[in-house]
Amino acid sequence: MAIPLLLQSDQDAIIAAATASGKTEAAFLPLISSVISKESGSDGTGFDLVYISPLKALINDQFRRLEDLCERLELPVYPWHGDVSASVKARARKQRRGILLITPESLEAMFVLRGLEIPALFGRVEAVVVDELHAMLDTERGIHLRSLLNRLEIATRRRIRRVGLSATLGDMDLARAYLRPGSPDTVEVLRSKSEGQALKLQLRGYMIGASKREDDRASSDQEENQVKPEEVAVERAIAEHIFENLRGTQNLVFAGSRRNVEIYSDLLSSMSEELHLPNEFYPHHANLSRDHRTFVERRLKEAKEPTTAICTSTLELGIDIGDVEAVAQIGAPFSVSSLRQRLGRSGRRAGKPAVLRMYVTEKELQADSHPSDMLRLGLVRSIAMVDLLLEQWCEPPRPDALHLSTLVHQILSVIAERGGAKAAVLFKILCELGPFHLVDADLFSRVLRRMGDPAVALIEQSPDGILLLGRIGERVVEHYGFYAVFQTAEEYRIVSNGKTLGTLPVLTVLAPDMTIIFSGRRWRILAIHDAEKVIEVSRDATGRPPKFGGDGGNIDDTVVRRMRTILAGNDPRKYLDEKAAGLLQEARASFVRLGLEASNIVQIGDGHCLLATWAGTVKNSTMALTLRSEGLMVGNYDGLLDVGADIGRVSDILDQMAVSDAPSGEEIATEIALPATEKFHPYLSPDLLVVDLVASQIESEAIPVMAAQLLEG
DNA sequence: GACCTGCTGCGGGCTG
Repeated sequence: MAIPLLLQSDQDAIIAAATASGKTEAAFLPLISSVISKESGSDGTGFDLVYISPLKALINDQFRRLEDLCERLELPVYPWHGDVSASVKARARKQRRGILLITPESLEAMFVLRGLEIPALFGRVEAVVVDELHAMLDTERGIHLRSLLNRLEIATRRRIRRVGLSATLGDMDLARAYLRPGSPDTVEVLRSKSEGQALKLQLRGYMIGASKREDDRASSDQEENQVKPEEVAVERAIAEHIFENLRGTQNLVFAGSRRNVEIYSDLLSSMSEELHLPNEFYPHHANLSRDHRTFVERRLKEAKEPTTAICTSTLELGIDIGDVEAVAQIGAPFSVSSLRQRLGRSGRRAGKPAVLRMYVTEKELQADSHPSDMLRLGLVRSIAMVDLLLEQWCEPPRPDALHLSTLVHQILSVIAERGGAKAAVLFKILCELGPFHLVDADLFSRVLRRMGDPAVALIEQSPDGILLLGRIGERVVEHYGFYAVFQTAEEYRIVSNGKTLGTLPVLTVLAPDMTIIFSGRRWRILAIHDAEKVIEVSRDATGRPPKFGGDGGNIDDTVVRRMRTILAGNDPRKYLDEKAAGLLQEARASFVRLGLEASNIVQIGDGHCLLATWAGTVKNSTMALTLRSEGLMVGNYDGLLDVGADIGRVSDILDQMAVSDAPSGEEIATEIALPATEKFHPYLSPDLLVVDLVASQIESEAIPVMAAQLLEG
């Protein structure tokens, strides 16, 4: 399908096909043919093809494959990212032909450092290929890349064909609009139909026994990190099942958090040790050292010895680790698209099924259990995600954010590229033609004025009206940390005998003589060097997993709506084990007993009622904020709100909401402190920060409809 | 209530 399209037209395209099904070849074989059959000396200079990847590891993989492909064609292939040596980059710049494989950040660096060279480097590019398109849709990084693609066309004064590659795209229309914002209809979608692969699936339920202690409510950080025997018992049971069923082959276990990765890899390697068996369970997450991660990746790929990686989403995207026997998921996942991406790692060889093992834990019920526990939300969410996975659905991006942090970044970048720019030119490049089209002229000038405020000093205006980098702006742009638009936390290095094991964020309260689990082993802290940001450790027999921090994910509306359908129905799910099936029955019984079948507002005890919004995280928390602004206490669960008031009072408030205009997002947001989360947020004024956060995290226009729906039930 | 991703230029020391 790709050959006629790419050879005979200059149309944009999306190639959607499963992992390892040959997307790269489908795109590159026709594109390379088209390049080498082009008459030499065609207009312009520069690279012939550009490939953009969100991962360095993916560039290294593709470099090896394309180099083989292009060897006899005298078409050079150049990898270009932070780990590529300056000499290779210098050669690529001098030759400026062939195929360039680059990250968005390195492309950004080219604009900032060699703005004037851009037309000569990219003047005759035949096509830009964007890999892992789904990972770039509505994130700050995705907006960054869109801005760079747009600026590439402006700098070279020509349209450049765009080709997107992806395994998991939900809404194709949104993906097309991302790839070519002005005219999404012209983007051709090539979708592989070979999705009829067999799937073996089991979801196992586990019960955490009721705590024996009267009061086990955690109050301080220290206590929160306390090990609860009932939880440990369940973790051990899950680990035992994994040990018995996955040992002996290549597998991936997605544990849900870095802390869980540490817990389970410690449990699994201890079990190997107790039984005098060689260990084959290794942790893999972003805070572990490059050395260790490469070691695990190589063991998986070479498949000489059986290996199971206990991992986070580090092993989710397209890095080549070969085929795995089974994928395990501990706990409910956050999105169907990531579940699908994970599953794509298994069953890639012909005739072999994909295998997915899910492990979900729920708490044993007591007289005073909360409805959110009675409804078994984790289990029901897992089932909803599996349902939607089997229906080939996945989350669409949320396209209504303003991305002011990235806008600040791109304003600085365009000024650096051109050595100065007028406000009207910046507005045209970034907002009219670029991805910040939701920012109007008024908001744009507020952002510029803030950046030019002498206290902020990111930009300043010359007497002839040209905007230049200000005192602080120059410092920010000159630092090599400028090129990425996403935020990263400050971290300490964990060192044993001079060897770095990995890093830890500074959230954890640590002191000498404390013991920790890290990199799947146990350590005692010898010393903490604050100036060097180093924690020295040595091996020990005991230890606890550290806290890594993190922020919650947004669950999509469709997933939560499906959760209600599952609770209200009575059809069994064949893939549940006995325990999980029992938990589902319990959840459905609770749904009826609580009265949620007939009503969306139910009294659940003195001064408390439950609102069943059955809406995703953004709408649900918008409703929670709105109710808090009325002075109510509100607890937040999947599709549910626990409101600290009687049903009469809540109904009155909802009645009012249903007939009033939607509150403004700003009204709701001022009730609470919204944190600065993005990299350039600290440079925004408080009111601009609220405008940005409201656009991405609040959906106030949904409030009247939600209130009406709550009252309907 | 979670996870992940990226980075230039320069100087010192060493090898051939």
